[in-house]
Amino acid sequence: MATRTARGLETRQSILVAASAIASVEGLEGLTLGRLAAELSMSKSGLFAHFGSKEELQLATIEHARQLYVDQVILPALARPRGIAALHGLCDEYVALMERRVFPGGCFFAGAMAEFDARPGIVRDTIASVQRRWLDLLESAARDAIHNGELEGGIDPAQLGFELEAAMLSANWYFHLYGDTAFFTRARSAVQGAIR
Amino acid sequence: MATRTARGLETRQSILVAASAIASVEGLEGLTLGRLAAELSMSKSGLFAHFGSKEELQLATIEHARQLYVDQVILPALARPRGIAALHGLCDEYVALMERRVFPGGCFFAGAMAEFDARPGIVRDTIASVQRRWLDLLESAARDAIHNGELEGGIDPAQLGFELEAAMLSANWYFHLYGDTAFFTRARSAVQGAIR
DNA sequence: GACACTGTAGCACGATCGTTCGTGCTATAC
DNA sequence: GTATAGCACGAACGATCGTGCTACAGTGTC
Repeated sequence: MATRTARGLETRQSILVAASAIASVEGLEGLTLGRLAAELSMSKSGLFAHFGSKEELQLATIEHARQLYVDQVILPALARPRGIAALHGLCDEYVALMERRVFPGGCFFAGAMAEFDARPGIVRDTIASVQRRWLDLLESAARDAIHNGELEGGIDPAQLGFELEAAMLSANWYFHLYGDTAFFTRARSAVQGAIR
Repeated sequence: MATRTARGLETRQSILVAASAIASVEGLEGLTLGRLAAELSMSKSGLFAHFGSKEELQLATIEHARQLYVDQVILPALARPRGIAALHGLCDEYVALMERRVFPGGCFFAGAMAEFDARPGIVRDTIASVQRRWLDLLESAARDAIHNGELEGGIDPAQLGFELEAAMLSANWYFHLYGDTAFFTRARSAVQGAIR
């Protein structure tokens, strides 16, 4: 491509902020260039030029969202001591992010995974890779905790990671379906019950 | 509109079978009249006449899917003795339905809930009602089990229902995302671990 | 054999989709 | 002061969306 100007990068960034917000509600496919352009009061073609195709826009939006999770969930969690503290941190920070309603339509990757899990393509592969790393992160934190003797040795770290992720994911869906924050409490209880 | 003759009902039924299959992959919004008509080798307008609007088609598709779950999951499960047997039955039959790949894109209601959880409207309200009844069913089976003394009295049946649902829902996503049936085993392990 | 009714098809509509193209504006480089 | 490159715009493309309207074939009733 071409070397970018500060202004161009700024515009691109503001597009991605709006895009990830819209996509969390309408989905990555329901995210439309026209709707996005209207939201930002800019022309469809001017917006389009930043990405070259809708698929590229989707991929850029995914990367933007991933970075947000790294900054707001993973880094704070991994600042805690390795082991059960970090494991708790990952869950706490994730639920806290949902509670902060950073994405108006709920967890960006929960929505993306649900939308693309049965549809082949680069977008789906990208989402799969991000989710893979997230599950691996939970699993390795669980493994550290076992290694530290903070969890029973008989526990399967992958199974534990799956169950933690399951509780958090479902809290995301049901919170938005019913507008009931009690589901965050349910998720926290499930996490507490599983990590003991 | 109002279908009367046997032939009309038959056509309508075959439309709904195809519609629920497509919707499980592409979503209820991604389900398109043109695509559906092509799949069934009939005209868009002829198909359209059965429902009158896309929203009515979506609602009819939801009702069709709900009936399928009643027949293939709920009724078999509730044929077992009330209490822990029925509770296990609900989970087993549900996972078995997913394993049978009845819906090519995964659990119909998981997809529908994920798609509409943040979008107001009649479709979302209908899905919310179906999911509400499903959660209530799990909860009341858990309550029966506690009443029978098959589960510890200290257990919160609503919390248990949530955790069971969470494990099964997540198995659905991850199975389709990675094509890995091990996630069904994870779900079964989680259910076994939670009901004890 | 005429009739009413239901089910399906054909055709056209306005809107919106992603995408392309040509054209200016603006800020930096020479 | 002029050349250049990045950025954004408006207009238009063909395709497809959901939705009407009209015509006609099939079936059952008198």
